[in-house]
Amino acid sequence: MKLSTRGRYGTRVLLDLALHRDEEPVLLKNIARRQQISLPYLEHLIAPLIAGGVVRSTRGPRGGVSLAKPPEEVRLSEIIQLLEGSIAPAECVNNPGVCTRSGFCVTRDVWSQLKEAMNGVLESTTLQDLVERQRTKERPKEAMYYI
Amino acid sequence: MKLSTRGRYGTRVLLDLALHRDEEPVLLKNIARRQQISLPYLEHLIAPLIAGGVVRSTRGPRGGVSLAKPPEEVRLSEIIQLLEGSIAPAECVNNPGVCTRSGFCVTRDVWSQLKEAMNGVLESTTLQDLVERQRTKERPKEAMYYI
DNA sequence: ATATAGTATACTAAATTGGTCAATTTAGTC
DNA sequence: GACTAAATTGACCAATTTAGTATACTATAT
Repeated sequence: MKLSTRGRYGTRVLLDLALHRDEEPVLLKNIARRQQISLPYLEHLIAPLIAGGVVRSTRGPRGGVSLAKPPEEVRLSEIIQLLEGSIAPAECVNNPGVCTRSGFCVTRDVWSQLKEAMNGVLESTTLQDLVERQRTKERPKEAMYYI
Repeated sequence: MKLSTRGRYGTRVLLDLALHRDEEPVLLKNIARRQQISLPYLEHLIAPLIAGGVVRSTRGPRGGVSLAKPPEEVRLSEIIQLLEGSIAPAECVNNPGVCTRSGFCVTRDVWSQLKEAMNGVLESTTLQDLVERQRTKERPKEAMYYI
């Protein structure tokens, strides 16, 4: 039940973008450096995000990539769907036809519940939520004084 | 985010065992036939379940495998743990040391939430729950008359 | 004894993952 | 209009994991 690097790196890439909206368009090179992802691999990760309408790109000198919509409107479910495909733990959850047992299989119901449980988390979290959590973490000392 | 066949088949194998407690010990051959899993592969799946104390085996003529405890005491979380290892979507969730970012990474927090969401489902479901759901599904017509 | 049934180990083919590299296209600048 | 910066695309590749198969071995009831 692991996410691949695509989903994990991709989410970090979009968070990086959301944190650097002031310097848009952002160079892939800079994202690669900050997120410790190789530039050629990052180029692969960004493609489906552009195709999916989450990221906009500008070519040529002074080009780079930008968020295509405000961070409050980008849900993690959308990112994971674009980079990993469906989150369903088994193929039969989305596509009952792949298994003759689907009609009466109770384990399939469990895999379906797992999908819904994960979906609840990913639907309810946006890039803006991550940005706010990140900013809170970056000021650990001040935050302490308020307690 | 897919489960492998190990977790999926293994859960079905244990449900099959729970449904056939009256004929224990159950022949691996019969489980393989009913669950449409090849016998040699089933032998691979059963080993960690025996080692983990969920299944007991009896060798020799009239041997077979049995549930080592009552179905109400076998949680799906235990089965998945034995067959797939940790359900955490990223290694860093269980083992922060694998990534230098763990201390301040908010995406790691999300993967952690995902793990907890899945764990909630798997901890709260036992083999006995599956047995009951299965028996309900097998009597679809009678069930309808009660509505 | 011997047949039955699980156990252990070794091997393999195919798919997935996690990349690299080179060529191409686009667009701003001099 | 030439030059250059930057993203885009597609081909390729090595390592790992998955999903098995095959074979030899061990334990036990009769």
